[in-house]
Amino acid sequence: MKTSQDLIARLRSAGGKLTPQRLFLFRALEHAHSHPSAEDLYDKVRVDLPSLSLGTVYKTLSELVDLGEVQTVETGDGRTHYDPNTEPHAHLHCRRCGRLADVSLDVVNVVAPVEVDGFVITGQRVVLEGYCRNCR
Amino acid sequence: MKTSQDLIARLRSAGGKLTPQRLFLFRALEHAHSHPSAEDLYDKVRVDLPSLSLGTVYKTLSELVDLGEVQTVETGDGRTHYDPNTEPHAHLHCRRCGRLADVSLDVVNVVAPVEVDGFVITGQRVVLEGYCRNCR
DNA sequence: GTTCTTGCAAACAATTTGCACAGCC
DNA sequence: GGCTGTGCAAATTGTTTGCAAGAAC
Repeated sequence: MKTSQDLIARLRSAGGKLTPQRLFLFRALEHAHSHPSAEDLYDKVRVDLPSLSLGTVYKTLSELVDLGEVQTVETGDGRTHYDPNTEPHAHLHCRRCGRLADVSLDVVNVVAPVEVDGFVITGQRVVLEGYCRNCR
Repeated sequence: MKTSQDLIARLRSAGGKLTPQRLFLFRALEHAHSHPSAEDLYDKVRVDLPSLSLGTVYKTLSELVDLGEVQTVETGDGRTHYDPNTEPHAHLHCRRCGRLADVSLDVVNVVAPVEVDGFVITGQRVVLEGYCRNCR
């Protein structure tokens, strides 16, 4: 899990400026155990920094993704969720309440349906990112 | 991989009607080795059935997903891709050209970066679908 | 004939973009 | 002071929805 200090260091090394908006966003991400959407973070930070705009949230998140400091998670609910945990891992996604939880990759190879810690797995959505033979 | 016959049978058993639009879409899906988006399928079928509307494509795909005959794949490119292969498996996604390919789940547990069949894996996006303790 | 499906167009929602102004370094 | 980042609002894009007309059974 990336700390806000990690994010600040990486931002600086990439030549970026540390603004209050970014600092608050980094802290919000650091303490996010759920996997917040852009709007979740916007709401969270606006409590302390009411002038924050949603556009800035999107721009900051997109930078962190480009820097490899944050991972995106798609659940099919129409919005993108952001995960400051960049270690290889999987996500449990509840089709009913939408909750997202981290889980070890070990779980992926078992044949569904199976139960993990009370969670009934009915399917998997796995995308390995990288570069194909022509593009690398 | 589901054949168009499978899809027709499933549609009937669910009380649906077999229209030309659906038949053409089923066939297009059956022969899709790539993982088409709604618009890809729309373009493909319109060659034979020019009156087809994009709304119908979305409605049909959404039904097939509900029936469990088709799986969705999110790549982060902003559109949803559809996969008639409902066996547990993973996808290789090229970050540069966007191409999607099926691959065995065995690959998931290896630690990135690793090379599979010429494809360099730099990260993974894994979501296990199901129901949490409270919702099942 | 009844019911489900289609096509069309408008509505929606998440995200992106352009630009003038503000604020970090 | 230069140059990047911010806020705002408009634009964009993929997808959904509502409804009258059409087709399957």
